[in-house]
Amino acid sequence: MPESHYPEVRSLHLFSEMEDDNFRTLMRGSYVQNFPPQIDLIHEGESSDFLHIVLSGSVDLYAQWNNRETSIATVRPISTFILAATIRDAPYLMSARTLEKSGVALIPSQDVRDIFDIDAVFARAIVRELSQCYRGMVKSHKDMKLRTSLERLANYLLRQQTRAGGETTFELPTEKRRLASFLGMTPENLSRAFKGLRPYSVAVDGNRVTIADADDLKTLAKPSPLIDDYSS
Amino acid sequence: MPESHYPEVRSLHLFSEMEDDNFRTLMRGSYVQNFPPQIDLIHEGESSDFLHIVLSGSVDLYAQWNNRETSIATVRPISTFILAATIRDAPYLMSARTLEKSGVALIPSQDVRDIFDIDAVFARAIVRELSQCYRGMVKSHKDMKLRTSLERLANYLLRQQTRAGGETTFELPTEKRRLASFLGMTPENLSRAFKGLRPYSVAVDGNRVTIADADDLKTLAKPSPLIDDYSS
DNA sequence: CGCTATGTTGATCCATATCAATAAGTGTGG
DNA sequence: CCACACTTATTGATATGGATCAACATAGCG
Repeated sequence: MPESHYPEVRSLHLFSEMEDDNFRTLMRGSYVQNFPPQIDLIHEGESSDFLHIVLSGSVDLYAQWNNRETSIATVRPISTFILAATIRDAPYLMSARTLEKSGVALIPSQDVRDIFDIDAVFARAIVRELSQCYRGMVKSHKDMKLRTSLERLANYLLRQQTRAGGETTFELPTEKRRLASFLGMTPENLSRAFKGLRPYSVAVDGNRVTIADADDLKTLAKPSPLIDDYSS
Repeated sequence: MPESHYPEVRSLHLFSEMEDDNFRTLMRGSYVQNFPPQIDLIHEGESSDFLHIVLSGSVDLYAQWNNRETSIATVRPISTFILAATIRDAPYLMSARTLEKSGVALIPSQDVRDIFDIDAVFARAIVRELSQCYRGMVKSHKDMKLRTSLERLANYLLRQQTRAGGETTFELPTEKRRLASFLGMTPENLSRAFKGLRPYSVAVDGNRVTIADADDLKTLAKPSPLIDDYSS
């Protein structure tokens, strides 16, 4: 990997505190690649040869079974994905594809496991990262099992609004087709769900969403820190 | 904790390789308690003061939102739960209650974090455990989003059969009410789902399930190692 | 021996999926 | 730059999986 990328990777929680020697060892064996949109980076079932880091663009994590497909998460810069598979040296459970033109760093899984074994600081950082991923997954699972699709959409919009700095109007970061899959519904149903939120002050125009009265929407959404908080 | 319990805790992957001094430090500050059935051990939202280990009996992990409740996992001896919350010093995302008379070891979370910081072997064991939990959660999520309730039940039964050593007839380990919640359906719907599996050689009598022809059931269930394998 | 919780079955309702048609973008090549 | 093809979004009509409500049976349990 060219040294020009070192600082941005180094800035990740995962790498920020580790020994410089070990960091450089990791970087030396790795490389950066640029991909066009809609490229499959990995596919579920394959063995995990590289830890991936999204440097620019965005990546969709999805899974398939019996000819059905569902989007599970979107990875945005700067973050890693498939850390768990790398650590366990186990097959990927999810596939990954670029959503747009994206830059991805690839670190050989074996190097990660090696450095993990000799750098306690790095190991601890991995634990923090993994526990975060785990908790995120638990939250998604609760969201899915405890809420109707309308409630999931309402809470999703409130989270996006927060991510956009609390602005009344903001842009959806994904195409609706994929959002529907992420929320566990069909595109048709998502269209209708948006209409179902109109009485709660939600207006949609293309990718532009306006929440005129967030408190009103919250009476329906009932957001909970134990499901909807990204941090913690 | 009485020393008589040390060996069984020590036998957990999580503790088996760590420094003996550190293990004894952890054990010294912890204690074992016996609980009757249906006792709430922890509740979501509380701060994580103890890492819990189920020594006997079984514990249900569940979550609530807006007056709804769903069962997320069952913890059986000998395993830990709420490890991620302990590590991050964050609020529990799930509640836990005993399903039957159960023995539970409680290790102060602060001790776990302290030993985690000084014992690299322990830290590595935690990573392995956490990544396992994470992958388990991903599998549950895929199960939920990609399958109908009938398919989830079919695959659940096949997994239970495997757990029971492949016997044609085996016992359901939980009451049907809770199984329904775990599988994301109502008890009424579970009853009907069992009947829906009769054409696939499944017979139910109370808690006793018979799968006369597993291959037949598999034509419906289409089990996948990327969803249904407990290990890996 | 009742009492209460659990499980089953039936009738009905509702949320969501599916199918179909159309409209609106988006990109490609002439 | 426009015409065409192709994908995405929306809307309507309908089907269906699953929830809800109600009645009843059954099984633990005090």
